[in-house]
Amino acid sequence: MSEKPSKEEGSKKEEKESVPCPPEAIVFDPERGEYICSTTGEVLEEKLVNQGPEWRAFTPEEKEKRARIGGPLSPTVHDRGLTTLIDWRDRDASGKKLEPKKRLEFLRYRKWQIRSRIQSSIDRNLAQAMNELNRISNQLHLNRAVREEAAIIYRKAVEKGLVRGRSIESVVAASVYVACRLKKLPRTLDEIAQHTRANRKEIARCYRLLVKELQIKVPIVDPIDYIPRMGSLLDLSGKTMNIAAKIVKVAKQKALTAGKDPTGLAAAAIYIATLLENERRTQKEIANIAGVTEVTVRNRYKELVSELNLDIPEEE
DNA sequence: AAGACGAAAGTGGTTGA
DNA sequence: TCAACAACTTTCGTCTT
Repeated sequence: MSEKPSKEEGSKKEEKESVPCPPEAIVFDPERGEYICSTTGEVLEEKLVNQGPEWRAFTPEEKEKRARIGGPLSPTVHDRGLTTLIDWRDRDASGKKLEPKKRLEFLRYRKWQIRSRIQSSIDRNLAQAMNELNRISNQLHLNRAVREEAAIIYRKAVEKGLVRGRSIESVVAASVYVACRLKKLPRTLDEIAQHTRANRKEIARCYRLLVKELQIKVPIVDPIDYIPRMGSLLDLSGKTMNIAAKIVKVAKQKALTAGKDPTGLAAAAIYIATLLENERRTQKEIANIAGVTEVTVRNRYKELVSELNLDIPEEE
């Protein structure tokens, strides 16, 4: 029955997969960790980890010089990835037994290492927190830049003693939230709360605390920042996303955005864009992705259409 | 049968005294 | 600390495709 797929269908599929973005148009945005089509603005692939070397090397000698010894420094490991281990075996590098005097010396070193690494309560806290951070980041598919930002924020919080009396989890979650917003890859509080034992309220409280105590200036969320992510989750074309972004921009100029939930606004703009581009998605689909209800999408949609004098084409 | 629309009552968070 | 308030949600009935 389904033995003969029509030719149209076959070519349509190809169109959808290869035509919208020629390979030479793909650019990598290292700050966001996303591959983006430079003609349509479509996000092709996010959640990438930067695998390149830390330094650029132009000549072979330089490359040699700049080769890394040990792992890369990373704030997402509690001791920043700097580990020097003193072996428990009483032998030197060539495997010979150490003289008794040396042995005692190394015994002392080991003791100090344990003291300095583990016994410090800050380090113990960080070790646990970085575990948690890595877990959350993986589940949210956050790129490395965001992770490291979150790690830095958390570290500062610990050093200021802000974690005392609060759960590590909630402070980590709040750090992640802040980092996402700073890096313009916003995730909603709900999204983050979903992967944590702490509830949204707790995280929100910690978030406010972090902002206040660490004097972080968090830019207000721009609905536009949500569009690429929501758009790719809805499998929209880059063109449609661009239109949605334009709608948001105009709406901002007309001061329609104040006090409105940015996710709802982004959702409505996307909904309108799908109508204009005949790439229809239901209100429900969009509302689900955006984490708001259909009603909110509808309300924003109605406002935008009337205030911006948009013509929604009738169904043909 | 599913989607779109709108009214009405309920909820959680912010603000200002 | 409390009440007022705006925005958003829930729920439900009706109309359209």
